[in-house]
Amino acid sequence: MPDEKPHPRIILHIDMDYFFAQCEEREHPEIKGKPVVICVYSGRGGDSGAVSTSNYEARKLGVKAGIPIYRAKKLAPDAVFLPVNMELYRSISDEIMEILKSYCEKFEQESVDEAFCELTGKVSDFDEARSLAARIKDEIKQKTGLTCSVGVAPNKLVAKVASDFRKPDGLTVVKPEEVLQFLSPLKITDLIGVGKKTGERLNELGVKTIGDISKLSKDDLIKEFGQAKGVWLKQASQGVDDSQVEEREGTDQIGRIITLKENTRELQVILDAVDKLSEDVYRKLEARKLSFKSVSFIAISTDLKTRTKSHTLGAPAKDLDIIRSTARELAQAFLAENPAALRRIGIRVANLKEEKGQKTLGEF
DNA sequence: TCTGGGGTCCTAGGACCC
DNA sequence: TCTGGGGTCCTAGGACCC
Repeated sequence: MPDEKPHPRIILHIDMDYFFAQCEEREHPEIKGKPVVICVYSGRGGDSGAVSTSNYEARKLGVKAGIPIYRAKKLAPDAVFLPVNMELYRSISDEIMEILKSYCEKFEQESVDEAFCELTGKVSDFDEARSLAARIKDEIKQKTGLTCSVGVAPNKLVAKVASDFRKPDGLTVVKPEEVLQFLSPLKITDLIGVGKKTGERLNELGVKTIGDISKLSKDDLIKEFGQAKGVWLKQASQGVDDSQVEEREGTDQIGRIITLKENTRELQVILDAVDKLSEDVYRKLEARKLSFKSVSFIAISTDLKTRTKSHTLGAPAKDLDIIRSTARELAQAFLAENPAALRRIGIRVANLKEEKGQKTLGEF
């Protein structure tokens, strides 16, 4: 037998701390130390809209992602309120991801402020991985001025839970032999993939912690949650996850959604909005040189229920005209079938492909 | 003037083809 | 004469995430 047995996978997950708010602090040093609240204004006037994220000073006052802006103002009247500035966050994100890529064997960006790194071939054990993680954090801090929280573990699932474990500016390493004791006392919603609904159903079964899930039999979990989710829950609760770190290639869908000035089901108002949304979606597609094959109209009624209506074309298309006319037809058909007034509407295209006939430089 | 906007992944039923 | 079953695509909806 070979005496060198391969060591387990070593995966790093990085999560930027209160990212949007931290970016704003970097751009406007004078606001540092004050509560900072990043807002998505709905356009209905005044403080209509929701909080996207906030820094820790604001969180201490109870201002968290998702709450209405007017409530945030009541909780933190002296806070700095800023609208989301996505371009800024994207450009800072790019700087960070470049640094990260240089360190890892495989790289997977998960969102504007999160990523996975495979370190398996770069380090020989978890102690070395810890030093490397610390170095990565330092370099990001040096070059971009921002702090992040990092988790290192034998798989993506546990690495992600670990990066969330100590924040901000945290570094949590979970070795293979520590996985079970690390997970078992945590609450079930700390498990990525267990949200409100699944959490409530698990609570009804008397389950409070991740350890409690692992005590249920696989068969019972399948009975309650179906085959796929049941099996996943059992494995996840034991820290088992075989999913690979994979470079993502392109996106699956591109959409844009807005809140209407007022609730309505008036055809002309909705068609005007559809036209505008179609143009926005078209611009995003064009920028990425993508074609699409299906178009969806998304409607959110005043009770906040989401409904969709989709159409798939016979062949991929790339023209604004096709997005607009398909979306218009879907919107009209939707209104004919649904009596509710609408609060928000959106357009989405999917089945995206690189546009043909557009050679990239690499192909010459 | 309660409750934003961008995504991913999964499921289920029906159409259609072989 | 009776009527199977597998595969794939499409539509709609739901859960979840940042």
